[in-house]
Amino acid sequence: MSLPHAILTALLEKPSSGLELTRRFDRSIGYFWSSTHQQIYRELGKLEQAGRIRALPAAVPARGQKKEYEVLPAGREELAAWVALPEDPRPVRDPLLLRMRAAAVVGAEGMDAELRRHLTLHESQLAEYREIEERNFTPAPTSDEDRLRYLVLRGGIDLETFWISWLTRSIADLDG
Amino acid sequence: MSLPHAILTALLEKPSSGLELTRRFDRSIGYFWSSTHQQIYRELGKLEQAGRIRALPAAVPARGQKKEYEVLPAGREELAAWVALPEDPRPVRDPLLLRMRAAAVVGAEGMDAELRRHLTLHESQLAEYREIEERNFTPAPTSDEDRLRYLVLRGGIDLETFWISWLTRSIADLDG
DNA sequence: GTAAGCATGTAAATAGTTACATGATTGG
DNA sequence: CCAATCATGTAACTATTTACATGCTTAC
Repeated sequence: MSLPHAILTALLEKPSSGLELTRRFDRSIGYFWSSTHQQIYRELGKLEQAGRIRALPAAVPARGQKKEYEVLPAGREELAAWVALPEDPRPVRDPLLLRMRAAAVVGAEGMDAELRRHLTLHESQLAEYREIEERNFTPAPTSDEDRLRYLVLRGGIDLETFWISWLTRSIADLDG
Repeated sequence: MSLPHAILTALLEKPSSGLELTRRFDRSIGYFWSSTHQQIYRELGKLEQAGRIRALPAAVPARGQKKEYEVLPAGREELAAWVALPEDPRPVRDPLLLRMRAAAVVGAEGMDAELRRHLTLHESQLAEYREIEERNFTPAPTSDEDRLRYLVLRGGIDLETFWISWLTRSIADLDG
């Protein structure tokens, strides 16, 4: 049940319309909790009905018309409660690792090219994170808020670094 | 659409009943594609109906009776085709990183304890992987199949190592 | 006035989770 | 016989994805 909380977080950072949220999910928040516009619109509807957010008065409630939302106190409380809740790490579900394991049984035809392809994808994702780091967290942040945000970004950087080094090792290993 | 392929892989490694598969998903295959027995039974039914697997003749088709499955040629072909197919990495969806980002907005109450809790979880998962490494891949494997399986396990080891180092850094950073 | 793109949505299908139901086997 | 455990399954719900529908705004 993380999507509503991802949306609340994004809206607290800045009130937005559905499409703006979708854009931001493609960039920042979505790096750690991805979503599509369909899911977002549906969830916005539910959150509004539950009294956690509301449409800004200016907005005309018509189709095709932009509609901006802001978080209500109940929404902020809900989010704070969720943050304090313990939650175990999700079990891993990774198609590439699974395919490699399947390849051990039916043959690794094409694996090498696929690993190289993933390598470039992860390299470009890492470059994107590095740019954000340069732009927003250099020099190192001092406020508590920004230190937390920087740690999240470090998570992304370290995760991509893990993939790059694992892929590099695997490619070398299969070549040899 | 990875679950059926995870099941085909597991059944090729060793024909099994639904419950045996469930057990194996709790240990080996499930480290990279987790699942529950409900999903597994449902998927076994579909795979059987699609002619990719079949129940071993010995099995009585009654409730409460053990029913073993083996993979048919069509199932092996299906799996080989899937392995050769390109598939992009999944977008990340991690509740802990998301909660940390939310904490930047509503306050990091309780974050420290939660990070420490995750640290011990990841440490124990790493220890489990290390045991498997010791047991099955020491000395280093020489066959192609086992080299692939070892790379998959290395993926798990490196992933846990990433989490441990990120969590350790984050805990230190929030303390300071 | 019409095409391109902005903006919000609906519908249907698939995937995954949670809770419960039912029968078989074995040890006391 | 009764409890525990093995074993298979159903039902209902929630989450996610994919495909499509509709109205508005702006630039030509």
